Amino acid sequence: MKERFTKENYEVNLFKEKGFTRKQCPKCKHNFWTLVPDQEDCGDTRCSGGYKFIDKKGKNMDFDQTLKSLTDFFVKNGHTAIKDYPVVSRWRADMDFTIASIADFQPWVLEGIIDPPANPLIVPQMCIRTGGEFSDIDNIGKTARHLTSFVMFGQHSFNSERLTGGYWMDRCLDLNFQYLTEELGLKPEEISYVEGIWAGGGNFGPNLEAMAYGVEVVNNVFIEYGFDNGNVKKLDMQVIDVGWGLDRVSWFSQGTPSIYEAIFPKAISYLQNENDYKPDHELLVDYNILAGLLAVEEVKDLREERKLMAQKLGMTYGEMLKVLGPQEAIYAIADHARTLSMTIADGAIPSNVGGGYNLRVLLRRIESLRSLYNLQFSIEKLFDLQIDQLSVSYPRVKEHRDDIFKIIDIELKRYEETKKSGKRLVGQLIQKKEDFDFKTLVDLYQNNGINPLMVKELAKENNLEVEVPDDFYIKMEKHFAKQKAKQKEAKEEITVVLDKEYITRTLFYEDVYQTKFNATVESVLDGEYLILDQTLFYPTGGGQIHDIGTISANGNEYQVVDVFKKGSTILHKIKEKCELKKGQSVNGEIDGKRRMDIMRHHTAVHVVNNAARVVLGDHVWQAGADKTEHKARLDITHYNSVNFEELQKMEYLANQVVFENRPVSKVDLDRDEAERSYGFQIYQGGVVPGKTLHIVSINQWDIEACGGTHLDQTSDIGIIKLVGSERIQDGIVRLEILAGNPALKFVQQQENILKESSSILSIEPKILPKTVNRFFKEWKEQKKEIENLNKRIAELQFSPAQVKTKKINGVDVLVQETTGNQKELIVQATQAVKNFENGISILISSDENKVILVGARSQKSQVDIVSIVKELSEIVGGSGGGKGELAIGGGPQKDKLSNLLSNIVKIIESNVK
RNA sequence: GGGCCAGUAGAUCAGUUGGGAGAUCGCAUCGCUUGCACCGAUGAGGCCUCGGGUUCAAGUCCCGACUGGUCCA
Repeated sequence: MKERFTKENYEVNLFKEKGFTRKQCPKCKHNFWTLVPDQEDCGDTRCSGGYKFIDKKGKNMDFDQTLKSLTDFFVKNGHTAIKDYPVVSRWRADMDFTIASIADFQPWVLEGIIDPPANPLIVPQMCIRTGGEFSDIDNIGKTARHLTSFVMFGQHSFNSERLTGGYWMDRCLDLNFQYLTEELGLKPEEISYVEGIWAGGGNFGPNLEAMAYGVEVVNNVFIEYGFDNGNVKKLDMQVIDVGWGLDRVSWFSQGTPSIYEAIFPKAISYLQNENDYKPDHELLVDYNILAGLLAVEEVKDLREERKLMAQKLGMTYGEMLKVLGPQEAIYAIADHARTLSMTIADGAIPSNVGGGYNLRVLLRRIESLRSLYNLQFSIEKLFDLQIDQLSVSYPRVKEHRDDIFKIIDIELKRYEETKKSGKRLVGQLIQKKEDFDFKTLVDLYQNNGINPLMVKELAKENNLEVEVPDDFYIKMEKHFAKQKAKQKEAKEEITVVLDKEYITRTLFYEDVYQTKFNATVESVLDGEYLILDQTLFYPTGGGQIHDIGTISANGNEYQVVDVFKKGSTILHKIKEKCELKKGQSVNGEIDGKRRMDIMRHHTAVHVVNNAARVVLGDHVWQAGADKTEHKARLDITHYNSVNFEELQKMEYLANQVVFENRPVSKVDLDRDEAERSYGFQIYQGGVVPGKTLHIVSINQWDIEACGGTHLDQTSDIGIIKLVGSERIQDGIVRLEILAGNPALKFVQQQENILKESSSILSIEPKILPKTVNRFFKEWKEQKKEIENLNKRIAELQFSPAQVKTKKINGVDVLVQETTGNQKELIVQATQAVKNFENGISILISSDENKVILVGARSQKSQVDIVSIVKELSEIVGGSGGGKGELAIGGGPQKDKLSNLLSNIVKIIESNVK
């Protein structure tokens, strides 16, 4: 691929006009452009020997000033500034967090399905990267430059046949150069541009990285090509993707030792002051310059490289960790607090799955770093500082301050609990003198969340040395890799190939209560997929199930069994093949009653969604939903399970909204306008593609962008029943909702259960709980009493006077048919045998299904009672067993009982010697 | 999204190859001691999470559900 791009691909006007020369870097072999003809290396960090901007003040812009500077510059140069998207990327199923500014426009804008909100545009996109190829969480704080949350200030220009107004490489580089020199104050000769090839998501294109003072300031990416059946082809939409690392630019302009002091200085100095930690400035500068050279992307284990660093600093590795370890921890702690604030503000919740898990890890790292270096600070103060800092440019963060604190608090408590139970577990293992071998350590970590370091520490408190392998995590990963390798089943999808795109008019938005319509056949595919010019049939989408019904023509009636959408074409699947032809006019009728039930459920979901927000808090977001004619399901984000009381509160509120008969308005709004007026809150069910949005709003209650069909007023819902909640994972609760007829049916069924239960007891349903409680109590008491009585009866029945025995070979033998279950027989048999010095007792009983046998022997007796009982049991088709003094058995063949009784003496005789 | 672990007395947990439900703390009563995690004795307190299945017999084995914990992508 390298040969694909030649000099001509990179030689923009800027280079020609200003007289840049093209050279090749002897170190990395990349070509680069410079105004200094005798410059040798390309200027990249590794090639030029490290950061040169540290401790050197430039424009000295803090985070917010940098944002303003970039915004002003690009707006002045014809860009439209748009609002950034939430960091929780609800509109994309393939990722949890927004990881780049371009992600805002994937997939729909880049695929040409919808237009970008403006062109060209800029967007200060807060991004979250908590792992993967970009940065290992463990390295945050060690490299001077990595963050788990950062602003990618996107500068984007879109170019396609339809989209004009954008620009391409020439203007992009002009602007780039202009910003770097005029706004950032760099001298032209200080800048070099390195040629590269960017590739991602199956696309690629040339890129030019701007280098200055030994650092990549910004990368200009031109997404130009893609693949088509393995062949390279020019994309229909070519996009400029320049992601200005806002945090990095700010750092660059300030020259602070690391990026962390540049963008959240208050949090850093708070943590330092609180711990009286004052690192030597010179040392910190030297250290971070070296840290900048760490190639985290290439080496997984940094230890070796960091040992070299220590050497260069003139200290041992141990010394370096001691002196600078706390600083690294402070950097990381501040970074993590910032990311947690941002993500929780946008609706994320720490969890055991998905992106939420990364948040859990971040918070737990804050705590473990705290204890590792024995740092003193208050979580509240730390988060307050970060929230304030972020809120200057991202004011929504402080609006969620209470949510953030609440969620952090709960999560910390949970961690405390885990640690506590971990302590107990390790304590138990120590008591049991278990070996802390590799497997035990893995189990403790994977099942109980106790990492090996915690085990080591706890063991130490008990004067026990635990060996933790250096490569524990790597070893564990390998171990883990062996176990998995399960394949997912491929989902079967309906594959209908459209000959062209049809635009089906959607009548179901125009009057949702209409059930009949006329239409003209546009096309019939495979004889069973019908495309009409217009339809009332709602296609499956937005969590709402499709309509069913009939389509008739020429006296023939066809059943519509499935309706789905492909692009803007709606396809009706007919039950059997039909004879319909293009141009023919047809009459359609949907199942109106069913549609009504579906709409009741759908509108009810919107009502409940806000009821949940009111009852549980503003952190509640929709995390999925499903609506059919029978029931609806709403998944919401929440940090706890929902208890019955909360559920009833929601149900009450939701039904008030029904009773108040609030109007439900449905309008098509321009996407930008909708976002501007209502915010991203409208994307409860995920972002809906399209330039215009169908906005469904329940008067003063709930506003969502939603493609489904909705009632005109809330009273049409009839009644809403919340019939259950379930915590489907940490941070997500599923609510089961019934509306209209199904709700009524449910209530009636509940009543039936009450009636039936109380009629068994011949009481009023009202006193059912009281009565059941009484019965339960009595049942327990009586169970106890029966047990006691049984004991007493056994004592009496088998008192010395009552017992009739036989002597067989000098052993007292008692054989008796009696009554009772196995448990009772055990009591009786043991009681009976108390009469003997050397004797056995065998009791036989039976219930409706089987024969029960229990045998016991006195303590001093040597008789093998187990084999006697076993042998006897076999006669009735069963088996038996026991231990020592007690044997239990039986069998299902009751008709063999007499057989057993007639053989019993013989069998005992043969076993008693 | 994929795993893993756990659910037994108010709390923390034992419970062997399937065969009489236990310990410690807490609680109650009594004794000793006039007070603080003292000591002794006695006792109460269990749908062994729930529903199926296997078995003569299930806390224990199998399947499913529910609840909680935890790890990884």
